[in-house]
Amino acid sequence: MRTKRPTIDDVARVSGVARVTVSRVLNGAPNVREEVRARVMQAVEHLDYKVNPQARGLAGGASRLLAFVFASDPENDPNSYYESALELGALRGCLALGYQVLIQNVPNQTPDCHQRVLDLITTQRCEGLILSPPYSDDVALIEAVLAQGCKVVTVSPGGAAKNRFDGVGVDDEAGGYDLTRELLRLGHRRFGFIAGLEGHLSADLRLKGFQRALGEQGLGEGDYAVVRGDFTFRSGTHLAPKLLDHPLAPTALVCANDDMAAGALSAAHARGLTIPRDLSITGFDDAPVAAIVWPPLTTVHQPVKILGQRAVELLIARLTGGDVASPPVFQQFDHVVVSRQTTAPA
Amino acid sequence: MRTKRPTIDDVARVSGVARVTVSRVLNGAPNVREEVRARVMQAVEHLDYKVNPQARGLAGGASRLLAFVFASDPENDPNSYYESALELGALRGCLALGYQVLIQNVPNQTPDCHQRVLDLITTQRCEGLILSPPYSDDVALIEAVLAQGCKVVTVSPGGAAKNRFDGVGVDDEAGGYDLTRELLRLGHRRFGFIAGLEGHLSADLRLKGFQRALGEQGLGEGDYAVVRGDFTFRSGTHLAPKLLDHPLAPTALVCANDDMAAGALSAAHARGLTIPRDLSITGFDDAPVAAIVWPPLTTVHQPVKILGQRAVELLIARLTGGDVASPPVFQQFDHVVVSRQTTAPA
DNA sequence: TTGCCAATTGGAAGCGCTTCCATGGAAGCG
DNA sequence: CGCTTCCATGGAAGCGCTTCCAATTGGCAA
Repeated sequence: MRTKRPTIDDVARVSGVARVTVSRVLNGAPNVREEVRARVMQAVEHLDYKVNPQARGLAGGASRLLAFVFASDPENDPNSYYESALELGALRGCLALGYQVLIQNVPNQTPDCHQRVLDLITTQRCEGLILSPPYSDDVALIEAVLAQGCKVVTVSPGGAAKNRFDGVGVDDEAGGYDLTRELLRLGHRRFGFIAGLEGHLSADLRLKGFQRALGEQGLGEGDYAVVRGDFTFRSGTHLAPKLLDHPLAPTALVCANDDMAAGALSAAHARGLTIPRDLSITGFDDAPVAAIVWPPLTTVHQPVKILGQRAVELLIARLTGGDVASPPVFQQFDHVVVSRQTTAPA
Repeated sequence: MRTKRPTIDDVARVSGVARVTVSRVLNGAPNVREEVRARVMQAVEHLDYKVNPQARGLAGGASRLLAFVFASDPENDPNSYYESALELGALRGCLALGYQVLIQNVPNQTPDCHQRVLDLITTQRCEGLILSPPYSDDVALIEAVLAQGCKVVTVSPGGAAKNRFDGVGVDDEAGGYDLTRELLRLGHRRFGFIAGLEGHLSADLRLKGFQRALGEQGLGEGDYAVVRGDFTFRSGTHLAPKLLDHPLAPTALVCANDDMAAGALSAAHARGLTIPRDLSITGFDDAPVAAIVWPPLTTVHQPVKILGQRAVELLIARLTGGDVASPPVFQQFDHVVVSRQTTAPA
């Protein structure tokens, strides 16, 4: 059975100091003699003492608990690379810093989703939230969270939130632009675009970048068709045919993420098209699936795992640093266009 | 800023009862008049009171915290469907039951991995652990955890652990058997088998089932070749050529999971083979990738998300139920052979 | 020497909850 | 009617920690 764990008082007794002093040592507080500090640490070692996070949280109000909030529908989407990778990064970021992160799946579009996020603060006593799209663009939600005294870092915000709150991400607009330039260079002039879900503003920036690149070549509304998917493989398979049947007869399909591009690829296969000879297809994210499909997908790489890790680090810095009111920081990472084998001259 | 949350004493004052009575109501204890219970609940509602889990944990020793332990190397494997799906199921299972689950990535093969798992109990005060392979087969670890008074549910144990501890999973041996029967029915007589990592006993059971099916047809050691991968797409791409170059010249490649099968498929494409005309390939798990690759993969479906959810439910039942010493339960779910388009007559 | 300040340490209070034990009243029984 | 038993409730203690404030020391300027 569980034997009783040593407490801070045991450590105090063994090392011959007061409980407060042990607490100071444990929390790295100043004004403790080096000799005493060493003695306490030795006792900690010897007793295999671990602080009780519950007690610490109760006394100090610091739960050292973060939450990573993502929106996938738990029924349909058991494996979005984007969220898994963010999560893994966040987990890794926490490891070294003594924080824990609660993974929270809060389906979007439900009337109580704001409340469920806010409940994380009151119910679980989370001190900081990492919000992935589309929550990272939900200014009202973010302000409500901040009003509770809980810190926030957004991942891939696309709209107003990008300038107003701490965040991490890549330049999605530039990513879309760079990728499209490549397609234009290959001679494509008629495009289909499979956009992402409404409200995912960073994904819409990819479309914006696409449009800017076209505009520079004198192409406009009449030269491309847009449909909206939900980031899943399935939606790619459904939507690609619509684009291919469009009177425009696009020679390239640009997709807001890799899963939909993989779906489009599959739909193209099913029609007997040879990729990239008959049609170019591009994705975004550089998820594992991009390398798995045949032929491997041309896409835009973004360092998703790093994003998750950096988000945690930023959050903890806000929590522990004294700079409570310093201006928000959006940390931007580089993207890279990865040309694989789904793109060829028109 | 964060306004002070109401405490149990506030609720007690508003509802005109003692603090203990509120505690009883909150915990569903017996011996409270219905009228009083209603009055307390009304005060809770009115004040928007939420129990402070830190305080509850400190006082009662119940953290209501579980941990889901998985082994992937965080550097290489950002997106194993199997673990993501288990996790999602576990998250969902917790939602309704008022528990929280900490996701813990503990790389296997490191000397301190046992200690890191045990630290979850002492450091985080987890009351129960969900162990996925290969930890679910690590009898020494499981016994050490149980010795600390922490409950365990294993996911897909394959060896001795299956009979000795609570667990969930499918009959992997039968899955391998059923799938192989199908291949034999199609006339295949020479096989390559891409097995999983050492120590993942449930994956080895798939090989056992494969061997049993062969044995029934009078086939044996001379009729198949086995290589070991690490469950990744990449390992499938590396290992498939070895099997294809084997003097046996197998007509079917059986893989211990879908990712490796997808890798094998990709390697086969790269050789110019037409699947399934020139070679049959099968996977296991029915991960999304099985439907994404071209042609879609014949595989064995197992309800991974349900496994995760059920694991949590079993764990919480152990934790809250009085049947502390009742015999271990292995809950087995049905598998289904899903015949898609990577299998054809030899 | 005296006074003052910084550095170091400890005592005490209390975070918000549960558990143990005591209390008073209603109900059951011979 | 006096006894035990059960139910409903409350008082008090205390879980293990941090924070506030007081006490003690030594160093250094006046």
